Amino acid sequence: MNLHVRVLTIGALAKATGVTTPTIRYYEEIGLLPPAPRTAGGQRSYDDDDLGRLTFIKQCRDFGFGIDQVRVLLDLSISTKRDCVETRDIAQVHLDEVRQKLAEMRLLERRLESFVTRCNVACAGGPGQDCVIFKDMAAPAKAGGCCGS
Amino acid sequence: MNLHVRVLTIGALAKATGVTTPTIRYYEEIGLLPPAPRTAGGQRSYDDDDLGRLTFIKQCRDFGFGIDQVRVLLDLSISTKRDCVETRDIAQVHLDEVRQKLAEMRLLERRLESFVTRCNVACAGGPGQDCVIFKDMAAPAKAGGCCGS
DNA sequence: CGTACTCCTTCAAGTAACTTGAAGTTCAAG
DNA sequence: CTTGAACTTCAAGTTACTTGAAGGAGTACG
Repeated sequence: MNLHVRVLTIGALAKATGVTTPTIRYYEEIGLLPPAPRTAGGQRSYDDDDLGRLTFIKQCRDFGFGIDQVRVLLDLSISTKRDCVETRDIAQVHLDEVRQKLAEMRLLERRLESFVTRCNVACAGGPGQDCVIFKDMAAPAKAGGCCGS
Repeated sequence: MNLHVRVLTIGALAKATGVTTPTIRYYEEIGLLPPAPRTAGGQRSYDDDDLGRLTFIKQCRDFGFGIDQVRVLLDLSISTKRDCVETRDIAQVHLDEVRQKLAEMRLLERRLESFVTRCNVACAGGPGQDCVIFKDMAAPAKAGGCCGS
């Protein structure tokens, strides 16, 4: 449909993708993006290909993939014999990691919750003269109370 | 009960607390731990106070508090007018952040899950000639398919 | 006393993934 | 032609450590 190529400044590309301009330059520096051609004045100029590539990168980052994983995914996306199974495997590994992290965070949430609750029960309303949280925390046992007896 | 003061090397302190020796030196460098007294030969030596302090730090870190928060908590723990309410507030803010993060991760998990599932449904068993994941990912819409039509 | 071995020392640099700041240039508008 | 936003580069800061190199201290054994 659209035969003419849109040209974007780095700022426009940033707005279009949600990636900040310093981050775009950073991506160029580490080779995630090819060196951008420059205008007469030396400013970077981008086209729709760059828009697509950076959007892809952004999506991957939002999925929580690390830069190196994004590199692999980008290669896969460019390869002529692109392998969806390999992509799936990368995502599966990442999903496993996310679930692991999620479990840890759930545990952490419960621990913090009980911490705060105990603080409220024992000390709400003013400074706790008898707060033993610090002694509790300095003991090697499982972390626990805040202001208990 | 025990009147004599145990003296610990940095390695023994590390083992007792679960904090690595380079990390202990790092904590000293950034002022979380006071400069340790040295033996004649120049090696650091620690006592039970250090053990308590470092254990406290470790517990806080395991709770996910940042170094600067640990600094505040340490100050509170030393202050004569220690304020349990302030401690509670710090923990409450942190808990809110953890819950926020947790919500994001749950969403991420669901998205990744559907990603992997779609890959399996459409492409399991070999390279996907028609895999459109990459075009999907390069489109600015909500991230989505892997190998669907 | 020597030697072997582990543990200790410092200092510098590396990690992830950017962000921030300084000082200066280019572009579009009025 | 001047203003001001957006662009340029380069260096350093961020978080919380980890890793590596080169060498000294402490302890056990013979």
